[in-house]
Order: sequence, then C-alpha cells, then structure tokens
Amino acid sequence: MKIEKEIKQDKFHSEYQKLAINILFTSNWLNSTTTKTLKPFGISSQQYNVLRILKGQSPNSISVNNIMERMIDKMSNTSRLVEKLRQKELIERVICEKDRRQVDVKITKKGIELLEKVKTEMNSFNLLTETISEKEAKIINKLLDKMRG
Amino acid sequence: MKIEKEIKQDKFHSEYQKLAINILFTSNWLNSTTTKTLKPFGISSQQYNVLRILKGQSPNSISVNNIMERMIDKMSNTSRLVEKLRQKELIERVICEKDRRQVDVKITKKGIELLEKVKTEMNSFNLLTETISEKEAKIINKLLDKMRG
DNA sequence: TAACATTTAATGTATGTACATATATTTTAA
DNA sequence: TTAAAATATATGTACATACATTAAATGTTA
Repeated sequence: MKIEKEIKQDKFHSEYQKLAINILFTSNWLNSTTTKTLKPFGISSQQYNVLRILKGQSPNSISVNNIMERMIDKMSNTSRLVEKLRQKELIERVICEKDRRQVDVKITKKGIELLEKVKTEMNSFNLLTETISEKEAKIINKLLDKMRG
Repeated sequence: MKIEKEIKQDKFHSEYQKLAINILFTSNWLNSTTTKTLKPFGISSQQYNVLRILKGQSPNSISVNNIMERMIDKMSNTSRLVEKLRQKELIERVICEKDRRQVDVKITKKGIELLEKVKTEMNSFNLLTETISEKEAKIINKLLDKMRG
C-alpha cells in the first residue's frame, strides 16, 4: 500500500523526505510482525537478534562488545540484554581468562532449540517473497547500502 | 556501506532476509540522526512527528485517534505523548463539545516556532540527497510500497 | 427506553531504552 | 615502574513503550 495512504499524508516535501518516512514506517511494520511472532516464546526482537548472532558463532563464544558490533540496533546496554538471556538459560557467560575485563558469551543447547522452534513460525521474511521478486529485493538492498554512504 | 560490513555478517540466508535486516538497520540509522538533532530542542522523534502532523492540519485541530492514524509509529499511548507536548506548551487540548469522548488537539504558536527552528538543522533528509538521486529515491519508495502488499 | 456494544481516551504495570557514570582491567608512555 | 589513558562491561536514573484494563460518552437494538 502506498505510504501516502498508510499515514494519511497526501503529499511530501520531497522524494527524499518521503523515502526517510517510508523506511521508518516499513521498519516498524516489519518489527511489529516479528515482535508478535516472538511473544509466545518469551523473547524480544533484540534478544532474538543476539541469539542469532551467537548461533552464528557457535560453538565458539564472543565478547559482549563483539555482539554489540553485530547487532542491527547497536545499543549501549547489550550487557543487560545478555543478562536477560542468561536468566532464561539461553546463553552462558564466562569471564575471559586472557582478558579479565571481557565476558565470553555462548549460546546454550536450550538457546539453539528455541531458535529451531521459532524458525518454523518466523514468516516475516517469507511474507516478502509474496509481494516482490528476488531481483527487486536485490535492487532495494543495493540502493539502501548506497544511500547510507 | 554494505550491510554485510555494517553488522559484520558475511552472508545471509536469502536476499529477502538481507532486505528485512537492511531496512531495520537503515531505519535505526536514520532515527539516531534525527534523535541527535532534536535533542537540543528537548523533544523526541515521536513528539516531532506529532508536531508535524498537527502543523499539517493547522489552524484546525484533530483528535488523538486521528493523530495516531497518521503517525509513522502507530503506538497505543498517543495520549501520553500529547500530554508531554502540552506540558511544554507546544500544543493545546480541548474536549470536543460535539462528541465529549473526543479531545481536539492543535499546535500552538510556540509549537510552530519550534518547528521553524528545528527545520534549519534537520539535515537527515538533505543527507540522502548526497548519496542517491531523486530517481533512485523514487525507485525505493515504489518498491517498499509494493513490498508491504 | 433499558441493556448492551462500541468508540475514544486515559492509566496501571512491567519492561525496554538512552545516556551518563562507575568499576575493573589492560595498555601506553613518561 | 608507575601514573595516565584506553578498553570492556555494568549500573543508576529518567524516560519511553507495549499491553491490558478502566472510564466515560455515544450508538445500537430488543
């Protein structure tokens, strides 16, 4: 649906302003779908992002700082997020012996199993395949990368 | 910069998954720029969005529900956001006489003046003009609209 | 018209988030 | 070698947000 209709605004100052608004709106749209899907599993979309990052490194562990660099939404309090996941026993935290400032984080078996279960219900990406082609997806990806400079 | 480098992930499950992540990442990127610009003015990006909506209707007033429908991020507690703006005297609230459930909201002179001041510093849209062409912006807008179905 | 449903906005509560600051450890350089 | 700087993570605080619930006014219908 046209962004004009989605937010009931019939004209924009420029095509660039419209683009910024369109990206923000589409991001919220995607995020709310994901949040709803994750709700029954008891994790937020940010926690899901961290779990996926850790699964990508598994069976190795990575530092909190390293997690932050890989997050979609680079936030200042990754440690609190990690602590929440630890309380749910989805990850493990060990103080690094080589550098005692660092904390090594690793996904647990329980964490991997949760991701497996989520996977089957995670249809926000599949949703996109019904409306645009892979070629079109590639075009947007290329232009967004260019846009950020 | 390529999204792969931005979040240190060298490959994605599909072009569609990459797209979803790219949109979320770009949205955060845009939002953090806007937030930083607005900080000295003492308003959040959501409050800025509401002010702009009200300016678009000025000198008429619209209901809280109507504001919500026009917001980029349709949140459930628009009334609290409106109350924050009222405390800063940037908007006015009057209970509608025709339908006493409804609250009519209108931007004040002070609110409009704030928007004028913000305008000169609001360069997040201008930022985009340096990296992509108007034609390219149009392409992304069209595809994002198509994507959401 | 009385009872029930719907609409509009506000609020309670728990959790999330940003930002500044603190603490511990390691690195650098005088 | 020791003081200062840098790094990695954690925490305090104020504010934001999601979601469910409440409250008041209006609409609908038996």
